[in-house]
Amino acid sequence: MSRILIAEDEARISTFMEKGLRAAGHTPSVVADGITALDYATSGQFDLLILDAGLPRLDGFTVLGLLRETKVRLPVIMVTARTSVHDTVAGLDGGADDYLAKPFRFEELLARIRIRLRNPVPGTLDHILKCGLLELDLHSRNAKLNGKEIELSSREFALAETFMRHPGQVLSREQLLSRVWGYDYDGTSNVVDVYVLYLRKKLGADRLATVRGTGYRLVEV
Amino acid sequence: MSRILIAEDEARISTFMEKGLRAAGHTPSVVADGITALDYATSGQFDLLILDAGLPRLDGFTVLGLLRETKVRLPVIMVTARTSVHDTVAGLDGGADDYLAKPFRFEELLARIRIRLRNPVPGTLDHILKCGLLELDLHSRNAKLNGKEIELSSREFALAETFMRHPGQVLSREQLLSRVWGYDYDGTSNVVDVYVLYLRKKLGADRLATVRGTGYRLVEV
DNA sequence: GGCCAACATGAGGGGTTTCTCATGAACGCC
DNA sequence: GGCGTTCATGAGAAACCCCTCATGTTGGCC
Repeated sequence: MSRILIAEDEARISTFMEKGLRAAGHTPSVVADGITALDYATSGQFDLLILDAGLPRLDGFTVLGLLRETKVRLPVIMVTARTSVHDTVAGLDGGADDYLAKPFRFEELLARIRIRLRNPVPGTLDHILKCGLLELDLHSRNAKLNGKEIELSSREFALAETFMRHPGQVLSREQLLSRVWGYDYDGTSNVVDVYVLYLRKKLGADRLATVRGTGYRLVEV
Repeated sequence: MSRILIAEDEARISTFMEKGLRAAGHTPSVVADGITALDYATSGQFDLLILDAGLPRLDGFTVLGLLRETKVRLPVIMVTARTSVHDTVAGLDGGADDYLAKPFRFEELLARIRIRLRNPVPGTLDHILKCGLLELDLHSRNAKLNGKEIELSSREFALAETFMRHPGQVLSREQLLSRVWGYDYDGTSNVVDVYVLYLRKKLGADRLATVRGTGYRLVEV
């Protein structure tokens, strides 16, 4: 059914899980330390990760943090022997999709796996673009500069979005005209210049650098 | 932050939750039986439901089942005093997004709420809303009717989005004013009527049904 | 049918957005 | 420094958006 990575160092538990998951129709693999876990998890070979908090070499929370940093959106179920509230909260806020305290009933693990697989990959951050202090929310269509909301018209937003999708890269007027305005060719208009001006007024002049003779470039400030 | 419905019959617990959630910046409401819970949950007024399993009049599992039958995709966190595996599994497979056994730490509830609100509507391509032949892309901000693109102004889009998030459900003028316009109270304006008219012109008149004396409703056509 | 309340809709004002044009400022090359 | 090219920017026209108001239409109740 699904390829599941088990990161667990206690052989007694990992063997138990492996057998159980296989019996439930999944395809489990076991790793016993954090570094290997991270390596396997980023391989793209798995649909879900069951992650023990107390792994050797690299603990579960760190693995989770690194995983989320690399934007790998694999569903993760944290498992821990510690029952402290702190750990639970840390695990969940660290990007885990679910949490289970040892000892747990196998049926419950299976049920939680079913949910995580049922709700595909939560698209958490894929609709937010960031560059330096600037932040664009593609859903709500508003921009934030240093945490403060900025009003952008829809054209301004589209232009900003194009820049944000290629931070640091020089974009020519033709490229921008084509992407933001859909013009296939129009050598005469200076709309781009004007809208760059508008954005500079709203986002700060130094955020968009002019590259003379070539175009404009978003600077990370 | 978020409007949260607490369905819990033990006053001691519901009061505790209510205060805690309010302190955490949410806007909680409490109901004490299953029938009221179902009623409130389908009103479209809430972002998340905390559902006790042992409610009077209609137990939590039944409420959950009925809720999912009506395609209301509200995130649900089941809470139960019973610790039997059977209940957990039933809750999760019944469509709950998460599960918490009493007694629980409040911090953990908060963390689980954060996740459920963070991963918006599970199970969908979370940026595309569909209802019948109508389709809304929240990223590109355009609408499609029977595959053909339709131009919507931003206000029209916001209104359409609100309807699409509660298909089939009657939304009052007050609800729409509050969600789309952010007006907290204004009995005089008829903007809603006007914008419903605009949408009808663009999306087809029969797509938005009038419910006399109550409001409007999106019809699946 | 007659009446009232609720809803539908056309007209239009005020504001914003979008774009063009004209002119001023800056840059780089000689 | 001088000069042409490139970029910046203010002014303003046209289109559009958003909302209000006034009036027409419909539905339900007696």
